[in-house]
Parts: sequence; structure tokens; C-alpha cells
Amino acid sequence: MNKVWYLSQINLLEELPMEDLQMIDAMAPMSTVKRGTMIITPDQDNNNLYLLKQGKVRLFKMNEEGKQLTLGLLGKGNIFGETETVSTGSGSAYVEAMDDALVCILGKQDFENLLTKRPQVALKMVNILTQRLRESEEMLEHLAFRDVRYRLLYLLVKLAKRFGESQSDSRPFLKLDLTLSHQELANMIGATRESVSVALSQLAKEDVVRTGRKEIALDIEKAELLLEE
DNA sequence: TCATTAACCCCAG
DNA sequence: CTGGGGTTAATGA
Repeated sequence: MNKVWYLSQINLLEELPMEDLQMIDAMAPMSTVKRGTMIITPDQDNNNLYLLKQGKVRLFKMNEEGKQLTLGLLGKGNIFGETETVSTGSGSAYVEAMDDALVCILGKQDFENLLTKRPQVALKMVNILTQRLRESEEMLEHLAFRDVRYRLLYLLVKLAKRFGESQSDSRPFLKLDLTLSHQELANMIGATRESVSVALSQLAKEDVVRTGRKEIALDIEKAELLLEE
């Protein structure tokens, strides 16, 4: 698979003609990012737009006590970044690679030129951002004030919907297509590892999740029922 | 009351 | 040995 093909898979760019993709390709260097790397942090002023070609990233904020609050999860084909004109998160957020990722980096100027030249891209951008904003508000609402069990369930449902794989042998469980330690799960919902361990083993007893070494599978139906209580 | 802290243990690589 | 996972009593917002 070449770079241009990847570009055609990016949601923002999917309707662009080949020549535009080739132009973007020439302007946007590709780079690989290791799992756990912070691609964007609030203190650096980063004016690029990132095209996520491969891998998964998490958008999050830090609260006053230094706890992380997850705002969103993105898989391949999505965009993210902060520019003076356009911001994909609510203000000063972090973006972390959840696995080894492949990104293209488009400079502010190139990006703005593209928006001017192709109004349909700007329109699409608005759609994406609106949707993104809605999602992060929703996540904050669910992750900020509820207890650990609820937050964990909510996160797992999100993860499973985005990155879950149905396994023929273990239906109705969806296996999460990423490896997460309890510590990482805890960070995502602003809790401690211990609390997550306790909540996870409780959920395992209820047969809502199945945890193996380095893997988690979730019964979404059951999980969503529990969220409604 | 619930979650965190801190202190354990165990297991696999 | 290290990192990850599991547990519990005491503490605290």
C-alpha cells in the first residue's frame, strides 16, 4: 500500500481527486510513532494537522489533580491536530498513540491552502469537528463524575465499538484490538490500577468481560444494559 | 461511602 | 529481575 492510497482512506480527504491526493502526499511527510508517545501536548504549540493512516490514538485532557480525562478515541482514517484556525479537540488536549501508529503531518499553511482551494474539504471538516465535539462532551459527561465501575464500563463499550473484533468462537464477546494494561485503562478513566483491577474482576464474575493475558473481550449488550442503571 | 493509598503476593517472560 | 495483575486493611474526601 502506498502513501497516496492511505490518503484516500482519510475521512477528510476521501472525496478528493487523485491529483489533490498526490499534491498532499508531496507536502505531508509520513512518520511512524511508537505506542505510548505523546504526539501533541498542550505546552508545545503545534500547528500541524495530523492524518492518522494506521494505528489508534487517544485524545485526553488533564484535570486539576493531574488525572487524565479521555475525550475521544480515533482509529485509522481520522484526522487530528490543533491549528490557529482549526482545532480538533476542545482546547489544550493531549494526543497519545495507543499503539504503533503511522501519521502524515500537514503544515498549517498547506492545510489552509487546501481548505481555500477545496471548499468541500472545509465543509467536511466542519462535520467532523461537530461530531468530535459532541463525542468529547459526551465522554466528559460520562467519565467525570461517575464511579469507577461505570467509567470503566463506558470506556470498554467505546473501545469495543471502535476497535472490537467479533470472534467466531467467543460470541457475543468482542475482543479489543489493542493491548492495554490495567494501568493504562486506569489512566484513561482517571482512576488507579487497583480500582480498575477490582472493577474488572467483578465484571468478569458477572461475565460481562473476559480478560486473558494482554487481552480483553466485552459483551457489549450486557455492558450497555448495565450502563443504563 | 467509595476510591485511593500502601503494602503485600503471585505469575510470566 | 521486572512488569503486570490481584488482593486487602487503613485512610480520607
